[in-house]
Amino acid sequence: MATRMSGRERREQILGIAEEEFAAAGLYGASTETIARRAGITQAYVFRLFGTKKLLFLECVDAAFERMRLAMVAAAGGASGIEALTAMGQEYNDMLADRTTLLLQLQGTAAAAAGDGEVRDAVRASFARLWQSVADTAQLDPVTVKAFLAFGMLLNTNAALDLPQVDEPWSHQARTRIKPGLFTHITTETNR
Amino acid sequence: MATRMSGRERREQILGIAEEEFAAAGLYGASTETIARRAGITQAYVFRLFGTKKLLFLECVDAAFERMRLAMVAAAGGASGIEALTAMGQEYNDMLADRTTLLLQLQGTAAAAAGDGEVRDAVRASFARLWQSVADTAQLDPVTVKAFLAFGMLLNTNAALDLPQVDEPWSHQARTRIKPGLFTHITTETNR
DNA sequence: GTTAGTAGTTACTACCTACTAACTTCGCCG
DNA sequence: CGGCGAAGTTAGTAGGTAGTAACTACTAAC
Repeated sequence: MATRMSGRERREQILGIAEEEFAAAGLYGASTETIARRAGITQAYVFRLFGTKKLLFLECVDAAFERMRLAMVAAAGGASGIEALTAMGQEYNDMLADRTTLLLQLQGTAAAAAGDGEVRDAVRASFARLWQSVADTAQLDPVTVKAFLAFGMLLNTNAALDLPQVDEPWSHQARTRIKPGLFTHITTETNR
Repeated sequence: MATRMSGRERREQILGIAEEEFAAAGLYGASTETIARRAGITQAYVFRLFGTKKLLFLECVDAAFERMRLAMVAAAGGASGIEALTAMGQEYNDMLADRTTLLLQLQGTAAAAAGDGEVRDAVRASFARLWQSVADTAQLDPVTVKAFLAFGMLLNTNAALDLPQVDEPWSHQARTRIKPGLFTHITTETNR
């Protein structure tokens, strides 16, 4: 018989499992039944705690974006400019190991397209926060920030396709890190 | 009473509708019933023509990637180097109007994560073809190609979030075109 | 030891899902 | 006209879905 948990513990446990499920299968692909079974509880109780599948999903996606955002800010550690961007790039690369976080961002974005508005607004807001934080931290021009985030989106794609498992020339190219200093050139060029 | 179509006509009609549905809702979010009803036929006939929902989906995704790939190659029009990349960038931008194509790429990628292998392999292959074509056409170094495609992924995200409808500073930044020449700097820097 | 609140379940509804097999109707060709 | 192949339907199966309401069991406080 399963031991009882406090409400907060249970919530966090379910969130962890739900993140994995949603990351792997998306909003519609994942099932609350599976999440509940993995947590060792009844599906009905999941609804009691989170109200709706969509709300649970949004909470997971939001957490993923927030995790990423905080990791970026923390990596910069008070620095700004190209130095901050370099540190954030390094951090993003380290997060490749955490496929769940990357995939959740992708699944959230994909679900936003299906969007009943509620989902789209929530994901937009999460994305906006991430964008703002990177911009505020780096304090570089918009185009540089855009370039940085564009590479991030490519890494999300890599995670989805599980490119590290593919041993072909193009996949290696997709995975090579670019030198941190490269962003600077875009910056200087655009600012004049 | 609905007019009869030739097999090929019907196939193409269904593919067109299915692309819209899958682009909007993804592999699991879209329903064959809806697709069939929109085409004015029975759902059973969809299965007769395409065998399985997954196969229909993959055919749509593949078509989207292929459309993009051919558009890139055509835009370059025999040119190579930074000139080709500029033309392709222009073309990619023009394709922003075609949300269906962009979203299908995203939905394909998201579905690949759920991947029963079959989906993942197919999407990987489509992505590889696109990557190869851009690389072969531009004939520039890998990092430049990577940068180009990274911006493409960001545009897919923009499409999903429908950023053109958002009137905020960050969303405008996300949508500003970068000057075509900027990629060159990345190139020269990396090649030495 | 009773009460109160919270963790959790049972049992269910109403519906949608992909997918199948067997049947029907149309339109063209000899 | 007759027939034949292709276009399309009817009617179903088997199973999964999110979501709900009403109940139970545990635990901590008084």
